[in-house]
Amino acid sequence: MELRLKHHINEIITLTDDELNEIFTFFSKKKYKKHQYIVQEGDLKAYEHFILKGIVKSSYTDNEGKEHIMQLAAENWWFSDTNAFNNGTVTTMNIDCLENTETLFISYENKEALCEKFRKMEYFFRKKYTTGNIALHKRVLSLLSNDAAERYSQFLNQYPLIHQRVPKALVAAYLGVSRETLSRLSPKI
Amino acid sequence: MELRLKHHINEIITLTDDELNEIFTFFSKKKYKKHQYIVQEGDLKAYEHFILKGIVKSSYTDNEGKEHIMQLAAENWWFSDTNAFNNGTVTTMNIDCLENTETLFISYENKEALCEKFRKMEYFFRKKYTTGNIALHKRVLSLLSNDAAERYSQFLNQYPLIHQRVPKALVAAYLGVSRETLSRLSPKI
DNA sequence: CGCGCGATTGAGTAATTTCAAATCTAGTGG
DNA sequence: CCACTAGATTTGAAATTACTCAATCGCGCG
Repeated sequence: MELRLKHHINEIITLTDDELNEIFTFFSKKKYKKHQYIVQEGDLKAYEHFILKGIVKSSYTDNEGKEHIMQLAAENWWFSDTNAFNNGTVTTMNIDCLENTETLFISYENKEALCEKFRKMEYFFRKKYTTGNIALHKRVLSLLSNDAAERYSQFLNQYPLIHQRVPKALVAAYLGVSRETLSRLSPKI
Repeated sequence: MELRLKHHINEIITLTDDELNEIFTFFSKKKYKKHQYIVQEGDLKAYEHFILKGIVKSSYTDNEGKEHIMQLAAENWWFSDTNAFNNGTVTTMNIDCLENTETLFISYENKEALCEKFRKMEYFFRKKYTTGNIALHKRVLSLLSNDAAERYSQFLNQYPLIHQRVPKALVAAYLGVSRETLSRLSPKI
């Protein structure tokens, strides 16, 4: 049994080990090497992933070739190309590993079947999306309200561990700032 | 029975009229005048609202007194101070009416009770938060990837009706641009 | 008619970007 | 163990974008 996911789920709902064992059958597990793509733009099928180990970046490359980072996610985080996953469309994001990574992943069909069968899991995912919403709200407000220095400072407070494990150029892209600007900011913080 | 909410719910799940009638008992209805606050920073209790009629702006005022707009919402949209509503904390947003407005609103406790009693409603709200997430993802990416002109152009495509009903200064704040910049942009689009 | 709000325009300023070059660092093969 | 290289970070200077502040314009409503 995957203890990491078990504990993660147990933070929100309580399940018996039997239930958990059955729930795990809806997921698959896979290992990825550093630099390997988990999702690549144009993939026909998207999955939702839970990170057991490692760290990934989820990014979008605009038509000028500039990379913008939606998420930098490590252990216990969920990630997916949300739009493709939920609408069954082709992926538009790239998600690749910044370290060797291992995830549990689930298809849309399996997730729906899981929610159907285990009511508590429907509750669990509703709550997960709720907290995700709140986090995205904060990010939008931060992009609207704060200048580069403030955003960087908030990032350091909020995700100190991510900051340690990730090249600063990626943090810059996450914050919507050029790497040079971020570099000039560092001494002041 | 509130047809507008009925139709809104029916887009995602199917319910009998009896079920719908009971569901409506979890909500309350209220009318607000133009310029009236629905949520004001510091409110001790937050509710989730469904707009029957009218248009509201949900905004955050930073410590320099600048107003940043999280949402401009009209009929059939949900709004709340998401963080306060879901975490039971004091509100930090201001939400007020740009026109005379009427909403159905629900407390956190009632929403949870509603989801508990009607499994389909739990599904409904999970889906609602899913689409909300996707929309927020797009907004973050737009703030990261696009300059002021592109964001404005996207806004016009996406929310033409909102644009008609709302002062441009508010659209500017929604896009994270000064009103003057937006004004200088207009002729080019 | 005049008030007041919203929108526009102009000019100077601040923040951030871009491009280019220099510096630093960690990992690799000899 | 050291030299070497690729990647990451920093620094500099010019260019750009958007902002602020201030003044003006336009229009609907009492």
